[in-house]
Amino acid sequence: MDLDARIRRRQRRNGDRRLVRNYESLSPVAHVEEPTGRGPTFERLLDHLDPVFDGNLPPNAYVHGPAGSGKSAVVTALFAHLRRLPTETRSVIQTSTRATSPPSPAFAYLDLRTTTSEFAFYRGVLGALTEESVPEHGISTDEVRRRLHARLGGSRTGVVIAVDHVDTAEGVDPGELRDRFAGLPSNVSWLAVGREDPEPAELAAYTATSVRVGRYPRQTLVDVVMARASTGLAPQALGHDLARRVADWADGDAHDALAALFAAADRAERDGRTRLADRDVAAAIDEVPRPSVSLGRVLALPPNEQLVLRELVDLDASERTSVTETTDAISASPAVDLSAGTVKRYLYEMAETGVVERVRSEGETGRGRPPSRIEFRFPPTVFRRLYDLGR
DNA sequence: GATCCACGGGAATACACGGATG
DNA sequence: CATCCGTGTATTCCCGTGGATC
Repeated sequence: MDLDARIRRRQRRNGDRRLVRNYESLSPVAHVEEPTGRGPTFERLLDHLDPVFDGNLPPNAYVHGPAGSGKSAVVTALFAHLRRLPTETRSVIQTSTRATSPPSPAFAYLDLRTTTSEFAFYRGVLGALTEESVPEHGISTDEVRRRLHARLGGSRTGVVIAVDHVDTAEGVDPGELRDRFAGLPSNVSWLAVGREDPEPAELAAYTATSVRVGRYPRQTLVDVVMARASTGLAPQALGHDLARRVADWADGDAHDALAALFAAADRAERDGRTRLADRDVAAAIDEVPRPSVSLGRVLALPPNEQLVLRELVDLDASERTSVTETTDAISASPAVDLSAGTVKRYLYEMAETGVVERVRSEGETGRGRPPSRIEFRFPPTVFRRLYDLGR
């Protein structure tokens, strides 16, 4: 046998031993092409969007449901598919046998987690409509809006915009969002997605429909977990009983269920095992705070804030006894090129928005106002792994 | 030169405590 | 006893500046 063959065989064997085959399919923030078990929700959204198949715009709408109910999964998957429909500018090649369908509106998906400023909002819409890229600097917000109006002015069909994560906590308040919608041309229809029930009053006045998405039923969530495990892990790595346990604990929240699956897999992998054990799942469940902030939100934070969190997850509990101490430990890291003041401000801001939590330390009261320690509102090992994977 | 927005930095305010005051 | 006040921290708030990009 030649050396190459020996190496290949070794590679294969080690490959077979690997527990985690694909982190992407385990990640609670990755959305799949075909979400499991949300057929009825797709149907209701398609009912609402039905006019687009005749080349018309649907009315505005609001999609709402609790955390981890699959709103983003469904809407991103749906819009990814709808974007392939023939539009005015991009028509399909007609076959002689098929009746021609009218060009559909364009489709845009905006995530308010990353698209926070007014500038970014209009730029995002414009970007979805044009081939060439839109500048990020050196051009005013008004100019972007002008170009957007110019671009849509000549369009007969218009555009449907999904605006995900409409939520005061995400940083854009409903009143401001309403003003941004008002700045769009008239041949635009939007589909706002949020948790709040009922819909924020500022937007409700402009929507005709609302679509409610419920929590995942128990068995469906088991299926979701099993489906992700089957594409992300070695065969037979996750027993059905453990999937059920994760699903029971997650209580209809797919984000938390997948976060727990990820944490359990990460733990087993670090231990060099190829199957998830009871204790992996137990430890994982223990690590996911409830309620937890979505990892999607954490990973949408500006790079330097994520860097601060990345350092934070590596600190001992003893280095997290006060905000000042935590700040010092983080800003001392060679990887961090921020002033202590900025690190501290980030920590307070992230506590304010619920990414981390400040817990007033009890006991020995010294002089002055008592300090508080920083606790996670997300599973730290999952964040660490996803961050290190470069997402 | 124009523009956006991340950073830095510091002022203003809140809080806890204990001692002073009415 | 209830309230006020001073001190020392913690926390919040605000805005100017400058880097990066076009």
